[in-house]
Amino acid sequence: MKTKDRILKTSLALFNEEGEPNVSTVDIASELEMSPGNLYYHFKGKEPIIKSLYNDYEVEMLDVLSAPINHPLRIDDNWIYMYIIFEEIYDFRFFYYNLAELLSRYDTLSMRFTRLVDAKRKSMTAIYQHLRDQDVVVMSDEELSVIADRCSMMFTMWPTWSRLSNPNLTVPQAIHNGVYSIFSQVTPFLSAGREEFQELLASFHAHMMSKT
Amino acid sequence: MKTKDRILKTSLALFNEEGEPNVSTVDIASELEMSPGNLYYHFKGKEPIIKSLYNDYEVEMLDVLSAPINHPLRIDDNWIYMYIIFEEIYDFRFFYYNLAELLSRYDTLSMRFTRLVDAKRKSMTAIYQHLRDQDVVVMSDEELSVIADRCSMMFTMWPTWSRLSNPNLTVPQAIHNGVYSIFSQVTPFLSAGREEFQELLASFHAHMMSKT
DNA sequence: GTCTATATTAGGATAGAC
DNA sequence: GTCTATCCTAATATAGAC
Repeated sequence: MKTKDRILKTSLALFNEEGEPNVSTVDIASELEMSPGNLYYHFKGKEPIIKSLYNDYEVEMLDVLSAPINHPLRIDDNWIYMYIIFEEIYDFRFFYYNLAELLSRYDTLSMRFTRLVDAKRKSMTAIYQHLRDQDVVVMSDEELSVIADRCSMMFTMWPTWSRLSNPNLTVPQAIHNGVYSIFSQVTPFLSAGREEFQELLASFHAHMMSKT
Repeated sequence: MKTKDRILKTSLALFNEEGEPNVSTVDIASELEMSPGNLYYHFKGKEPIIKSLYNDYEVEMLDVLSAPINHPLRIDDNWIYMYIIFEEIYDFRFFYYNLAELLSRYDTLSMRFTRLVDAKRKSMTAIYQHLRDQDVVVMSDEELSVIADRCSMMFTMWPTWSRLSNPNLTVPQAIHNGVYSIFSQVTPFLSAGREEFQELLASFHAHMMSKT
């Protein structure tokens, strides 16, 4: 692996593990058993490293979100789809743990991040619209928009919230809880079988949790 | 006002305005037109200042939450109640903008903060239970618990989320949006008049927003 | 209580040899 | 590309005069 890539990889791991503010350029270099001078040869500091990591994140997330989906009605397909979105988020979770700080420090990222949040909202809107078209749920346009907003909030805030309220979960467990949280918003709008669906969802959730 | 209090007051204002990581002891001292040495006479650094501010927050929030409420069914009474909770949160919003960082840096605060989040969840549970007792809403225990969880998440994550998605709102506007967001979760569970309620809620929200 | 002056440290950053 | 050595700066912190 190229040195540049090794630096990015190690930085990401340290940021996720220790929190970005607690990791200095020296920490990164010494984790790689490399001199700080050498690190500075490849990146002029933390800023370009973080920006480069953000580029990776953006590319991968746009890729995930733009993947052609035929929005199935089956629980497990939708589950997987949201799981994958969260997985991408969790790969770069250091960013989410310090959102306000990082976005204000590197203000070009702010717009780009907002665009990604928006793309997630659109994706959720499409899923709910599909469910409505198939008469699986009954909801007004306003309700649908409120739900989609809440979904994008959950995607964005979940890592911080989850770590706060359940610090001991593994990453996959935290993600499954997030998916469940997002998914269970649909229950009250089901045209029929509300209780059965909720039970199905809960047991599916339990099943996924136990596997991780 | 005692110097100690002036320091606390100014620190809080600067933290909220600039973000805690961007404010140094020198910044605080110079804003107060006082020498850093003098500031250090009163507080040994940022850490005791932040802890002292947290004490204030905790006292006031417990006070708000333990106030005897008779959980009315009227929109405006519940609205005010949630508004007040948010107002307290917003008074110390610097804390919320950097939650993950601050709680890990001062780990004694972590437990205390969790306790407060818990108290908010309990308070929301009580409100929803009251609505259910009066047959205003129909929901299972599981649904009620999911909603209460979501409410406490919203209280906790709202400042960060709101600033991210709507950076130009005033604080009162951001709070009204938060209350609306929390409140509108009840709509799908209403036993009757779902549409009317949603409209009433929306117009009430619009009214409150316009006043600020 | 408040000041000035100064020490300490950590993190960010570069020059120059190899 | 990589190292060592060194510098700069901002932030924290303390000593001692007034």
